[in-house]
Amino acid sequence: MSDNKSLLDIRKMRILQAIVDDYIMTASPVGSRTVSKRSDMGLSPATIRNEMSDLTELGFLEQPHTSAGRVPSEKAYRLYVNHIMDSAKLTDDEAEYIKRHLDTRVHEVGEVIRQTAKVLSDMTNYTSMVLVPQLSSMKVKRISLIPVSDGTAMAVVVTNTGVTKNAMIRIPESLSPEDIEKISKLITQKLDGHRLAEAIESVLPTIRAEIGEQADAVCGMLEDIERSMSETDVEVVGASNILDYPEYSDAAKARNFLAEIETGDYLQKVLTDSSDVEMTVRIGTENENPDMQDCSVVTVTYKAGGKNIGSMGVIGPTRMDYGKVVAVLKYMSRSLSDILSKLLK
Amino acid sequence: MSDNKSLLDIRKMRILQAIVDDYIMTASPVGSRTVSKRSDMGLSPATIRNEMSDLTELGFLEQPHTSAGRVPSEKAYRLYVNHIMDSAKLTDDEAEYIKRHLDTRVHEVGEVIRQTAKVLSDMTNYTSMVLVPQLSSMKVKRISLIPVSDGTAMAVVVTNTGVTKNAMIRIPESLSPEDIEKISKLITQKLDGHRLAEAIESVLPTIRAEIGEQADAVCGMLEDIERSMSETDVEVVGASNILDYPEYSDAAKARNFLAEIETGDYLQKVLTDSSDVEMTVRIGTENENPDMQDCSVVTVTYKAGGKNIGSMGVIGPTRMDYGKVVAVLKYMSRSLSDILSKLLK
DNA sequence: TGTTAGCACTCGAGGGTGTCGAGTGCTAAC
DNA sequence: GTTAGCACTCGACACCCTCGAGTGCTAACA
Repeated sequence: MSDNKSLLDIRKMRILQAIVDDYIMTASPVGSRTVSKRSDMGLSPATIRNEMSDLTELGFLEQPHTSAGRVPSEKAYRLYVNHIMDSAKLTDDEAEYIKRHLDTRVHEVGEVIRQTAKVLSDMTNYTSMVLVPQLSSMKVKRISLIPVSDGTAMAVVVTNTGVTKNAMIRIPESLSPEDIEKISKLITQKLDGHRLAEAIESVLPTIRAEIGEQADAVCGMLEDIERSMSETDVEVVGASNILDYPEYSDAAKARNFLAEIETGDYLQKVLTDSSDVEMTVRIGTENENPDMQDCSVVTVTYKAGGKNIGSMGVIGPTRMDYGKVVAVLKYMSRSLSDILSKLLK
Repeated sequence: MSDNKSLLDIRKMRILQAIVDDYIMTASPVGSRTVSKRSDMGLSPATIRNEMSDLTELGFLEQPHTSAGRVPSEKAYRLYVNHIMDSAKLTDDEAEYIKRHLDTRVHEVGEVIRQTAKVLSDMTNYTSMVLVPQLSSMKVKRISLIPVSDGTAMAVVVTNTGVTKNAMIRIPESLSPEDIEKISKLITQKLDGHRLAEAIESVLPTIRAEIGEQADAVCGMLEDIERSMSETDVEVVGASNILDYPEYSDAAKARNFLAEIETGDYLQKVLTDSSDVEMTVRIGTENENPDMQDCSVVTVTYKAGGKNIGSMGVIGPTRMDYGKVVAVLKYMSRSLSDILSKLLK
C-alpha cells in the first residue's frame, strides 16, 4: 500500500488531491477543466486529461460513463487518507464551538458521552457514535446488591474510576434482604481492586470457603453481573443526517443503512474492534457489513488516566470530508479524555 | 363531529370506506371505477361518481387534480376511525406471533418494554414507541444510595411494584460512606410506602428533626432524585420503517421526520399527554408538531395491577392501516399489562 | 520530450411533443 | 334514482432533439 506513494509523482498526487477535494464537496464527477482551473498548477485541461487517464489506468479514478468526469475510487480515498490529506486543523470557530458545547461541569459520565456524540454529529453533519466506557477493563471498587422483589435484585458496580453500571440479576428467593446486604459487602470486600472477570475466578474459592451453603447462588449472581457488565453500550446521534447526501437519496438504500444504524450491532462491533487502535478508517467495502459498503467509518480512541477506555467514530458517505472528520475526532478525543480524566479523578 | 354520521347515508359511508380502504393499501388516488368494482354494491361507476362528488363537497375527499381519483381527507380518516373502521380482529397467525415474541420469562421490566416496542414495530411495519413505566405514580419501597466518588453517588429507587430507576446525584464531599449508608436507610424508612413527590414534602420535616446538620444535604439529594425520577424514558423502534412509504420518498421530508423521532421530544410529549386516556388517535394536522403533520399517531395505555402505568403507540403515514394498528395496540396493551402485572406481582 | 490546441466523438440532462389511459362532470335516456 | 355516453382534463411515459460537459487522439509547438 505504501508503494502507492512512489508509484505516483508529485503532479499526479496533486491532481488526485484536487479531484478528491472537489468530489467531496460536490458529489458529482470531476472533469479536466475543473481541475485545471481549481488547482493552481497552471496546466491546461489537455495535460490534466493525460494525467487523469493514467490515474484511471492505475485504479485511482473511475469513469461512470465515457463522457462524464472522473470519480475517485476507494483506492484513491485510501491513498488520500494515508498520504495526501493534510490533517486539517480546526478553525478557531470550530474549536470554540466544541469548547462551548462540551459542558465540563457535567458530573455524570453518561451525560458527557451523550454530549460528545451530539457535538460530533453537529460538527460533521454525519452520524456519530461513542462507545460508553467499558467496565471490563477497570477495577471494581464496590458492588452493591439491592433487593427489588422476591427473586430479583439490582447489582450496581462502581469502578475505581467512578464509572458505574447496573444490572438486574436473579437471586434465590430464599435470600432475605439482610442476606443480600451481607453478600453485597462480602463480594465488595473480596473484589475490591480487582478486574471483574479475572477476580471472579480467583476469588470464588475464597467466597466458597467462607459461606458454604450460599456459595452457588453467589457464584451465579457474579456470573450474571459479569455477563451484563461485558455488554457494551453505544450512543448514536445524527442517523438522519445521512439523508442530506445524494448518495442516499434512494429510499431503499437509506432504509437499509438506517435499519443497520438502528440495531447498532455493526457500530458496536466496529467500535469495540477499534478500541485499542488510536485511529482507524474503514472505506467503503473495507466494511464487512454489506449495508455499509458505500459509506466510511472513522474511529478514534479516548483515554482516562492515560489508558484507553473507549472509542468513538463518525459514519458518512464514502465521499466524506476525511480531513475535517479526522481533525474533529482527534480534537474531541483529547477533549473527552481530558474531561473524563478529571471527572474520574 | 358525531353529526358526521347522520350527515352521511349508509351508501356514502360504504363508498367512503371503500375509498379509504383502497387508499390505505395503494397510496394512489382512487377512481370511481375501482370503487365500483371493489365494493360489491352493484353500482355503476357513474353513480359512484355522483356520490364521490357529494363526498368531495362535504370535505371527506380531495382531488389532487381534475382527472385523478379522489384521496381521503383528514376529516375522512377521522370519520373512518370514529365510526366506520371495524376494529379488525387480529388473525390467529398474528396473535400467535405476538405470543411467541413476547417472552414471558423475561424478568426485567426494561427488557419487556424493549421487546414490546420491537414486536409492535414488526407487526405493523410502522414506527413504535413505548413509554417506560413511570415511577412518579408509584410508591417507594426502597431508596439506596451508593457512593461512587467524592461528591457523587448513585441513587437507586425501587418501587412497590418492583420498577427501578437510578440517578447520579451530587452529595456533599464531607459525607463518608457510612454517613451515606445511614442516610440511605433513613430515607428508605421514611419514604417507604409513599409516593416520592408527595413524600418529600411531608417527610422532610421529620428528617430535618432527626438529623439536624445534614438535613439540607439530604433535602438537596431528594430533590435531585425526584427530578431525575420524573424524567420519562421512551423506547422507540422501527424509525426507518417510514422510508417504506411513498409519502416519505422526499429526502428532506424523511429527514425532518427522522430527526424529530431521534430527539424523541414530541413522542414523549404525546405519550405522557395520553397516558390516562385508554386510546388516542392523532391524525395529520391534529399533531401540533409541524414535522409530524402528515403522519398519524395512535396510542393506548397499559396497566399493572389495574392501574395505568404507561402508554405506547404507533406512528405512521396518515394513510395508515388504522384497523390493524388499533387491533394490534389493543392486543399488545392487554398482553403487556398481563406480563407486567405478573412481573411486578 | 513534455505540453497544448484542435477536433471529432460520447453521453447524460433537460426540454418539447405526442400518445395513452384513468378519471371526471354533464346530459340525456331508461 | 340510475346509468350509458361523451367530451374533456391531466399526469405518466416514451420519444426525439439539442446542449454542454467531458473525453481521447493527433499534430504542432517549445
